[in-house]
Amino acid sequence: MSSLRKLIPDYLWLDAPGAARALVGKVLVRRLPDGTELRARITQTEAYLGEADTACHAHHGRTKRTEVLYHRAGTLYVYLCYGMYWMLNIVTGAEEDPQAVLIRGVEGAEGPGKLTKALGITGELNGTELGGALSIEDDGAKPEIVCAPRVGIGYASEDDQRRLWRFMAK
DNA sequence: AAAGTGATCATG
DNA sequence: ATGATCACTTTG
Repeated sequence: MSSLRKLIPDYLWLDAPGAARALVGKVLVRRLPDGTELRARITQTEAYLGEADTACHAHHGRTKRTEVLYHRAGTLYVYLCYGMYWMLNIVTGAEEDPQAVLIRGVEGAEGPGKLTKALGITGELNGTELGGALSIEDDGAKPEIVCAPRVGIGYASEDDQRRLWRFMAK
């Protein structure tokens, strides 16, 4: 068992909806440059499933921005939205298949822009992998999960807008 | 309801 | 080079 396996949980190789469901209830561990650790349990996630998903940034193919989505599961995809808010995603699924899970909320910071601010996550982490500045811990919590449509994807096809790919702790 | 904010990508 | 478009949040 390589050390990589400890850092990158098996469920991240699932397709994004399965990985997104598994990530709810896990604990995000942020190690700051000065060594301090911040912890927060994930409460809400969303799945973005490859080039066929019109809501996924990789829908228009590989570009400089979407490049990291094609990398290995466990890679971080962090980008700036609306000029102000960093969005944290974790790449999932098979390598070369551009899928990711958006972390939409953690306990104490509900909202994708708020949690990155609370945990000090910026574009510097884009393209890095779990196990460094950011890790995932499983403390055994098994929250009850509810599904809902994804948020903020009015540009996607109606079919894709309807998919229940948002997962949250009840 | 609408502003605030800047990278990114498709145009030309 | 310019312009549209944002996986949002806060304020009124």
